[in-house]
Amino acid sequence: MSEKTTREQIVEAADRLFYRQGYEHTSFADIAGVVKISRGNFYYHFKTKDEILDAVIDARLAKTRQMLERWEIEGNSPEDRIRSFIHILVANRADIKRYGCPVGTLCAELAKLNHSAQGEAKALFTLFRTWLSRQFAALGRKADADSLALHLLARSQGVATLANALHDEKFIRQEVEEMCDWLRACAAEASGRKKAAPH
Amino acid sequence: MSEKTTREQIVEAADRLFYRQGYEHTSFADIAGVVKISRGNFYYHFKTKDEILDAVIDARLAKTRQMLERWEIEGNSPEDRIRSFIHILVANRADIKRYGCPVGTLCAELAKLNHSAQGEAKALFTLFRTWLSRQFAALGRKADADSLALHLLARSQGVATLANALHDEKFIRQEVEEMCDWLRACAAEASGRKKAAPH
DNA sequence: GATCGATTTGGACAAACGTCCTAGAGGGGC
DNA sequence: GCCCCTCTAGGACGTTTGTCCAAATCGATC
Repeated sequence: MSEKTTREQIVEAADRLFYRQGYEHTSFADIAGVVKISRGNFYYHFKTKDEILDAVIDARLAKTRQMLERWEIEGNSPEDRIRSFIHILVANRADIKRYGCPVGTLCAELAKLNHSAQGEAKALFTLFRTWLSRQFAALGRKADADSLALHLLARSQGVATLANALHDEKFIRQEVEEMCDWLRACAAEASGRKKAAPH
Repeated sequence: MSEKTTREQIVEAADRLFYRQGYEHTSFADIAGVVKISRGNFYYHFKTKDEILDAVIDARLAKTRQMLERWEIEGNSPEDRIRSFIHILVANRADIKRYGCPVGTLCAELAKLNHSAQGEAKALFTLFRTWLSRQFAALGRKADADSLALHLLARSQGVATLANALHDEKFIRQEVEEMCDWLRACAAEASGRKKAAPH
């Protein structure tokens, strides 16, 4: 245990706390309490709270990139890969019910704070967007790939927001099923087009 | 001008500020600055900040009820009424782009704060949910009316969250169009069922 | 064991926060 | 003129916040 550097521990604890309590509502004291260091020690590793936020977002970006690469390798077809994305809603349903989507709620909070890190947070969405877009293109929907990606992203966000607000896990399953149906229809339509208009 | 009571002015200013800056990030001083009263005067009208939040949510509930009643009267068909709901996304697109959905972002923030007013905020969603559910039932989709209502709510939330995060208004129009298509298909399916299995 | 850089500590600091109290202004009824 | 009630002003309070600093500790190197 605790082979990690103090800096890594701080970022890790901040990541979790920012997700559960929000960025503004999390204080240095909160993080220090988890990592078990003195409050003054922060200044050595991070000059400001914003720097911690930057580090947290960077960590999330890296983690997300890893996850997308894994899906890229593990998925046998574009449809399978997109399904991997849809299913994180189910896999994380307990957390989503309690704290919402980590990406969506962070972006929403930073927008209200008019925070300078909005752009970096937005990049988290962009990561998913371009990845999904590529998958839809590979699925045979090159023309509207980006629209489909955004559509799926929006639906996921909606499901997370509502599951969180209504404290309802069952709703997630229900909507995920519908999204999978929609994905199948997407793929079917694509292969249909290919038959109708080859070359 | 300024025929409103101080209390009403406070609630009104707080409502706007909570929406734009978030609840926690809005201070008594902020509200006092807008209403132009002394900070100490708050204590006469509201004992705590939570009381202001309650008043703001109550005001939003009343306003929402009014709006739903208006739609009920103005809309000629259930489909028209549901379309009214979908179109608030377009009507408020500028605010949504900057601050997100007033209901969704409030619920998300209160969830992170683990605030006691989560239930009241959730009631805002429930208002829309039951109203939409009733409309879908009137449309001939009695069996899955609540599911359809939740689905539409979720999609609206997703559109708002993404439009806010990506600072993209055009995306709203695009998704609204798709939602209207979906609504038409819903209505068509309902009338189709009626034909196929009357009585 | 002395030296030096890296790391950690505990506390100082001003500012901002929500809360609370006292004094008094304003206006209608006696 | 006086009283009473509603409303407001201004500031005190204790806490918490992010930031910052000086001193102490640790560990490797010579």
